[in-house]
Amino acid sequence: MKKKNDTGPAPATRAITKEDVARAAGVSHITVSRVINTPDKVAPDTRARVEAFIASMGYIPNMLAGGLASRRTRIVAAIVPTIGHSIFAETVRGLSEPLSQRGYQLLLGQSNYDEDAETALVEAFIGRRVDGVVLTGVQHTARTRQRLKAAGIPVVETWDFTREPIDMLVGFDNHDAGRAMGHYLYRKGYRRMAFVGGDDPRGLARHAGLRDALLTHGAPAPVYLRIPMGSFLQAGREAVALLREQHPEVDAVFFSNDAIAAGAAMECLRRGIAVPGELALAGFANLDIAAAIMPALTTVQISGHLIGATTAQMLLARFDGQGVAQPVCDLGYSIIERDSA
Amino acid sequence: MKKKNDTGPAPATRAITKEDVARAAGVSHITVSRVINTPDKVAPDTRARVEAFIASMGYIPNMLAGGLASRRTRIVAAIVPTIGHSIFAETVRGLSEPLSQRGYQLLLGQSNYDEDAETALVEAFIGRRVDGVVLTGVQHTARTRQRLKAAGIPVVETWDFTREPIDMLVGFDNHDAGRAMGHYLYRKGYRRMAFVGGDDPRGLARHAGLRDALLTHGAPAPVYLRIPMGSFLQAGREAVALLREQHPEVDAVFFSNDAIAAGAAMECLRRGIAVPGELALAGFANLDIAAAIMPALTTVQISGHLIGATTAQMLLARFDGQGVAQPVCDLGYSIIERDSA
DNA sequence: GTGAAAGCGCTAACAC
DNA sequence: GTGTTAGCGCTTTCAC
Repeated sequence: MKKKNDTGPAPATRAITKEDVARAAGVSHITVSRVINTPDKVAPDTRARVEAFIASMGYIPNMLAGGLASRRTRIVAAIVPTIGHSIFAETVRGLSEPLSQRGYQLLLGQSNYDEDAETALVEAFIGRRVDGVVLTGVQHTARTRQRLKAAGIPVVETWDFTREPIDMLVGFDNHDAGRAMGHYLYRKGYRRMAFVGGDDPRGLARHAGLRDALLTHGAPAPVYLRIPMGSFLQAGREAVALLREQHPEVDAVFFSNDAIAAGAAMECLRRGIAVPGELALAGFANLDIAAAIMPALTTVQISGHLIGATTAQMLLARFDGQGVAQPVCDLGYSIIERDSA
Repeated sequence: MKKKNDTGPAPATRAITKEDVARAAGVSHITVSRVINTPDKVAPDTRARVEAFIASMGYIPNMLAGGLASRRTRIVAAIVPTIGHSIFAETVRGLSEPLSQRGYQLLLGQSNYDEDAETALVEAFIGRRVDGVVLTGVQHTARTRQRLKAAGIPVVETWDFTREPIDMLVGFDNHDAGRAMGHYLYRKGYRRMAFVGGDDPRGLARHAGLRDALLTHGAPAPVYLRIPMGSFLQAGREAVALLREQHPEVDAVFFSNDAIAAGAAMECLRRGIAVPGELALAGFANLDIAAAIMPALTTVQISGHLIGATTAQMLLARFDGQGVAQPVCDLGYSIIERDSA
């Protein structure tokens, strides 16, 4: 059955329009439009008849034309540093569900932790006249901010905190969270710490927070081990190797996320390094793996899913023309103590 | 700085149009259009002048209007069972990158393993006149197939195999892959096997393949343990508990994916169950965690990323009006032998 | 409750 | 190389 040199499905005969349905039902196209958009403004019997034709003719309204005329596309665009991370995936899910339930679709973009790539995506999305834009983080190019403001689209920044968002914000303070973990580890008796993470703004903030906490206590600043933003598990394993070799004095490590920490835990197991006895491990985000792995990971709890869900609610409220009481929503964080530190 | 009862950014003064730019540059709007779409058909100096105005005025073309007129939206829609799984996330990434490089954007939908939800998404996407649709799996409602065919849009089914795709296909045979693992485990000496997975069509096919292989050898059919499609790690841990209790005779388990298998491996470690000595574990998909965990997981290698990338290439070829030589692409699979089975 | 007219901002086809 | 004309399919506003 394999077709050779296929050129595609039959070139669809012109798609059915409101006009076609209207003609068949003996009404004007505007009535068809009303049946779809404001059914209660149409007489029950006309409505039933039109609906029957819509179904039987398989009519699907052209939202492109609708969007052009109404200036509302019912599309929300989201930009994440990378698809394919449990971390942001949960946020995307939390965003997608309430949105799709209300007839909105999600246009997804990936910035690869690159601000210029983000700007390009923002421009593309504005060109598509999306109804709202969701950004990861609070650090963006001047051009991104300016384009977004000029477009006048609702914007939600996520996963971080600032007092001066572009528009709305749903997140938590990464610096504070890092500091809290620093205090926790210090209280637990650890003195020579390391931080392992990428150099994205939020990871950097967590590191700075940890450092602040340690300096407050008069402890030495943490060793900073920068890893590439790729395979986190692998990076965690390599981090342990490197740390043992170059910084054997380190007694506790704070990882920028649980995936890296989990990789490290696996490597410790492999090498017979006692956790937390010889080396304490702390993660971030409270991903599934943090609780499942052995030893269970002490980590910073935040809710990626809730960030997405809250963002969706704010956006939806805006779309409905309601004011958003709290345009800046700090979801906070908390430390979950488990076995690894 | 927190604003109370915010009603949003300033209502943008009417967006700039091609007409505005054209007036400023002293040309007609069609010339502006050419500068953007077919720059080489415009005289170098007019072009430079127009480009300068585009930049200085911050003009962003309205792709909604463009799409309506040209009947090409440069949007590809993809439906995955769930966002937030390393498994499909890689496919989405593989899809997104080449597409976005060519100016296409990705509209993402989540079916939650529900065929009717998939149909609803397909209809919404057709309404948005997307240029292409990517589906997960080959099992769809009659209505999905019919809508898609009527729309005449390029469609790619993924992650499974059939000789009669809706249009194009990029995947592998789940049944064959399951059978291959069955033969492998049998050769390794295991006789009382179990399969742990959800009841999605692809998982079911892997199970059926395993079963076929075992029956061929005259071995007993595998115990089938159905788990919910949620937290895979957790499900894997529970599966081990349940298996030890209710099916202590089982000596090898084939999991529908590596995340479940990894959860099981963690639980074995916790309980002191020797892997593979007491219980052998085999996964599916060769996710990062399969190689990182201890013991390293024997698994079936397939490439989620390649599925996405290949799909993008096929779609792009179609968009360019080229025929696709091989509308059905079987990417195959292979067994990776590691330590767990 | 229903319809007619006017556009939304752009591209395709054809002129010059 | 550049401009003109005619839609793309829908919603909005205003009549009836």
